[in-house]
Amino acid sequence: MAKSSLSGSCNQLYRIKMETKPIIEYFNRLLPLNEEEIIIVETVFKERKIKRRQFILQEGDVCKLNTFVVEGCFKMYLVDGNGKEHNLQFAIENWWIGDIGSFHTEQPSKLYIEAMENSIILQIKKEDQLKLFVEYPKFNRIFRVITENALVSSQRRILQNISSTAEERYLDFMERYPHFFNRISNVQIASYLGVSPEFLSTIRKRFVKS
Amino acid sequence: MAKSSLSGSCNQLYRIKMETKPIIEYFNRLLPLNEEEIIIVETVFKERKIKRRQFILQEGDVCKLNTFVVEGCFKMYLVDGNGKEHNLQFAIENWWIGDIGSFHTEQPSKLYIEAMENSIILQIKKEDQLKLFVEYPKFNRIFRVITENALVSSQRRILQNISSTAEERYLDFMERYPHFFNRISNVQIASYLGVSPEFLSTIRKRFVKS
DNA sequence: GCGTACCTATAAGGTAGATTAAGAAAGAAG
DNA sequence: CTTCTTTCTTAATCTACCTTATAGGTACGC
Repeated sequence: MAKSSLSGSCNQLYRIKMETKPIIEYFNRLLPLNEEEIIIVETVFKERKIKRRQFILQEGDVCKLNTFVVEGCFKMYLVDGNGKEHNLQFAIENWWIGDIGSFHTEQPSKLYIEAMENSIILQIKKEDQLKLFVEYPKFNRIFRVITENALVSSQRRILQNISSTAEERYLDFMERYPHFFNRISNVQIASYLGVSPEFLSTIRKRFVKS
Repeated sequence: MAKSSLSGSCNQLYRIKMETKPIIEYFNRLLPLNEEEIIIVETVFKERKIKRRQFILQEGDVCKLNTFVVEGCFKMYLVDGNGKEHNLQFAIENWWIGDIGSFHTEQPSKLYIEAMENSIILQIKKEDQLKLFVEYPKFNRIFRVITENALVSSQRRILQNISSTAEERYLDFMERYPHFFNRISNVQIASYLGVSPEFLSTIRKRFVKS
């Protein structure tokens, strides 16, 4: 029955905090946490609700928080000298987002992070993350793996940018992130791929032939 | 005198192995190692001498070794369907090189890693690196930081690829890696920047005006 | 010393993709 | 419903960059 699984009647020693449940499940999938580690995660990660079009980072700010997306969708982008936006990254459920360069060097960021939907996030302060690394060594392994995975996709994308046409990049994007299809506009995808929205439109036309 | 600094006459408890000295100094700069950690590094990293044009990874191989460059210079590249090479990365003294995607997933690599000069490297096997992470937790922190730094430059490069012209990318490359100037040919740099060597040549001409 | 291989430069013609503009469609707001 | 904003499309013109080709320069093996 639904009731029993929700009420957790049981002999549980520690009652899980509802807001942080998604991130704890996420960590558990990478490397199971013990009770002490669960408690510290619940302590240092703070929930925030973010409205569509709201920023969680703006150019000039130092990025002092690392962000885990519980629900919703974000884009991180650069605004160039002509006022054009260039999307570096999207983030949906169970993704991390933040300007790691600014986060580590404490230099002002050149990026914006903006919610594309009403969203729920969990954030950790830099000092808390450092504390985590020093006092709970397991998180070094966890974040090493997360960063490695991010680096692999980042390198994939560089290779594509220097070796593939816009059409190939678009097809690969759609294959890799089919769940973005109904959620992210073509304008945003074009900006991510590094082409103009008009040209993306002509690319798309090639496949709609019926 | 030179002699005394070299002979290390002293009351040293442990005599440092010469081949691994560069990587130990490198690690020490990130996070000081204790004697036990130094010994394990000396045990798991193996020195190899690589001739110019020799490969340390070829397409189809699984990348089973992580490589630290002691001396020399490497390029890592993709060969596309038309037989063209696209440089993903260069590596000189104190840099790491390897296909981390293949290394972690154990899938065949699509990349080549080739020596551009006669070189000396230190390599660690995947199983030894995992052992390092489990048994000597400090290396999780060290490699987390190394990977973070790699990710930051990788993201910088993506942003540049989607937002800058070839000329801007070339100028930035030269500013960021001036020591590559006499060491890496323009053909190789063009392949890294994602432009044809001919076009790089016309870009360069714009600045040689005297 | 010479040949071979590779690197750089220059030029002409071609193409992928940008820019500008303008209209149709579809949400969101009021 | 109307109005405003955003999105998608189409087409014409323009430009950054590619391709092909040619030739001189430089390094290296023998």
